[in-house]
Amino acid sequence: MNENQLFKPVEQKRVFEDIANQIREAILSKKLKAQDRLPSERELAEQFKVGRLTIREALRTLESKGFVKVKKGSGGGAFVGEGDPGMVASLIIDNLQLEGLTGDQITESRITLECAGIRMAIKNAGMDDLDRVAESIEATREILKPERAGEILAKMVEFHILVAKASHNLPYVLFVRSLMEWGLRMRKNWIPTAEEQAYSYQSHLDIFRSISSKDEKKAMALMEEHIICMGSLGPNSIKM
Amino acid sequence: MNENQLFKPVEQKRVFEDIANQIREAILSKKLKAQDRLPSERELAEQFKVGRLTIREALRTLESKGFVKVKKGSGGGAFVGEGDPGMVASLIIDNLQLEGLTGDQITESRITLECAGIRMAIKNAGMDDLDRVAESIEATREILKPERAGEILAKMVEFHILVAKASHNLPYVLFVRSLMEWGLRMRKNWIPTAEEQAYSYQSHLDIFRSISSKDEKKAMALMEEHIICMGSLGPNSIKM
DNA sequence: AAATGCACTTTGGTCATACCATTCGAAATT
DNA sequence: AATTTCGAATGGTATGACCAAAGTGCATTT
Repeated sequence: MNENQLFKPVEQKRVFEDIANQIREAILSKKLKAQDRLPSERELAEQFKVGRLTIREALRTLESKGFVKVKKGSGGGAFVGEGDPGMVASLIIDNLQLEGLTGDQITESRITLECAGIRMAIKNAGMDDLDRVAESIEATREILKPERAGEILAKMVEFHILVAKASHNLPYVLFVRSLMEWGLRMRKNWIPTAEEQAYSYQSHLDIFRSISSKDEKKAMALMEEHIICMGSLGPNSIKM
Repeated sequence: MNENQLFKPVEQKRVFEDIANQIREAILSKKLKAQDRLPSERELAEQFKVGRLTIREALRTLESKGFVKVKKGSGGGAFVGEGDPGMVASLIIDNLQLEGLTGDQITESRITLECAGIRMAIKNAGMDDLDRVAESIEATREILKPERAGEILAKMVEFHILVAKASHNLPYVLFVRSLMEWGLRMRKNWIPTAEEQAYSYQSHLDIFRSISSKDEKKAMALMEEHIICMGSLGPNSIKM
């Protein structure tokens, strides 16, 4: 690392970056709250003394990172966002893929995180959190029919996310969500067999019961086995 | 969730989004490799049959997400990126902050992840990985002087990231990196006392030795204590 | 021959203007 | 009062122009 360099390269800032940063800081420091509406592009252009295009480029970068949402028409404009976990999860996977992510790494980190996360879930979950998991599992049973097989994958993912949410730990939820995002991409159009569906359902149910009864060891063991097993199913088993 | 809807709202796509997605897909599917140069904005405008401005907006979103890097001047243009973990880590924290992240949640997820990660580190680390950690710790000792206190924070963070890298698990490294990013932000301009520095140094050394000798339990226990202790130090201890 | 300096070309950065499409709300109509 | 209509606000796109930076190569100087 070169933090000891005497000279650092001059940062050639672009105007729209500066504007984007000003707005970003205002949002992060809560000077602008969620749902607040920014002035229109034309007004911002006047205020910042730049062209409208420059404002647009700043808003584009902010929008793409979830800081604002842009709406058209009268009463439209840029509105301060509240974060977009889905977008971040997607971006996480995109970037990891650029770095050379493999399916094995996903499975390994899922085991590491989700097993460890069970401890947080058991510690922090309220009745409502567990209820939501139970409901989701119940809803999954309704779907265990050949003609609704297309919906099963989303439900499988939902279980893991709901368990993560039971931890009430935002970073952890986001991480799990991004790991699940990978599975969703790899298995697009994948229709699990009846056996695979039955296994997944039963496995989720067992894990849930262990968590409910606060049997940490058992829940972790079940989760590990479940992730390993699912990791070898479907298109996922083919390494990237 | 409403995946059962009969009709979905017509997706009002913006042209630049479509273009950005086409390029994004090309990059993710490796049709465009890292370092490849895209045609100039003017050429792209011709190819896509749109105005140059539209191309620019597409490139802006791609650039802000790390898919491309843009250089000026002759021989410049948009070049395919290789991912930007630093940017992603920063974005992760930004978004979590928008969702209402607290310092306690960071400490909790750090304990959960970094302790569990020790297992991966012990399992996957090669000699070179351990050497890098040892070097970093050694370099930290050189800095344990009042006049170089400003550099100490970066070194403290480096230790945790190097241990994470020893796991050879890309998602995990990124997650740890983002959690450390939070600490860096909260403690900007924080100068630890001599005692705090000494504690941190000794603590890192102990953890490293436990990992080297593959003493999983001890390493995890030390890491947990270390994270808790550090969590109560500096500006970090003030909740957000 | 090597180093310097200068002009030229390419390419992104910014501005200004114009026009379109959408959206919302107020006015007009029934 | 409900509905329809229309207009103003606002983002989306296109054109054209000019500036600034960065590389290239040639000419000049040493």
